[in-house]
Amino acid sequence: MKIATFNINGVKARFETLVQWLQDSAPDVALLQEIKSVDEAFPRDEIEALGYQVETHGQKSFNGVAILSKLPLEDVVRGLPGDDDDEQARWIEATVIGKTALRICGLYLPNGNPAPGPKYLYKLAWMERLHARAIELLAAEEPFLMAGDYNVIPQDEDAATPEVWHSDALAMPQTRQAFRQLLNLGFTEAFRAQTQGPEHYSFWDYQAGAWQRNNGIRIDHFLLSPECADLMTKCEIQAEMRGREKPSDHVPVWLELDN
DNA sequence: ATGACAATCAGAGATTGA
Repeated sequence: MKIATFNINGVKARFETLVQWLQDSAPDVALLQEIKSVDEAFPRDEIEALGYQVETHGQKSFNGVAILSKLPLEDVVRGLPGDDDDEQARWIEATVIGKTALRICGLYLPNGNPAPGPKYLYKLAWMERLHARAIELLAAEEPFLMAGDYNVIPQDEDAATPEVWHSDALAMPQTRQAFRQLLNLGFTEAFRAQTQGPEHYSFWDYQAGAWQRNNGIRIDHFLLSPECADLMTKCEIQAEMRGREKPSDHVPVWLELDN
């Protein structure tokens, strides 16, 4: 099974790119972030016509996540549990019904800048809720994964210019600590389980020729439960997408499971 | 020190992103 996570930076602006990518790369499951669309405005019919079940959790203008799947999806949960007052659409869960059931969570973790400040506090609080939800899901001791735009640069090697990010919400010590605390529950960070070393990025800013200079950061991740990690055969970043026409500033990250 | 770039909503320019 081929699963991809992709922050598309607006489904309206990225529609042609998205359709082309689905046709070319044919993920079995695609987790999308920043659809920037309400559910009613998502191009559901067009995506369904490509053979996908479509489950969205959208909002107006910002954020918004979706799961597209060629296999049936069940038990969809919209919104990260733990705060009924949180109106930002950043979390969606579903169970993919294949040979064996796989619980999949798509997430768009808050950016948190400027830090310190209320937006950073929201990021840290969101990560605490993510930690709590992860404990609940791990308790099932079944294959499950959480993937998406974490807005976390885990280590200095995950940025082309690490010193620039040390006081940024994506890489501050508290951010990295919260991410480690998540990993320490028993997750495998799929990409680093397969590939070491610098110059592996999933985001390049639109500004200042960041792509041409390969001035990127790696912030889109797959976290796998132990039972899911056992099934992993491959994890790769589809960097070439950043060089296409009308690219998102993020590129897809792929996970292949032997399931 | 600032802006560079893109998307959204709205219908100009502010806001958000990372």
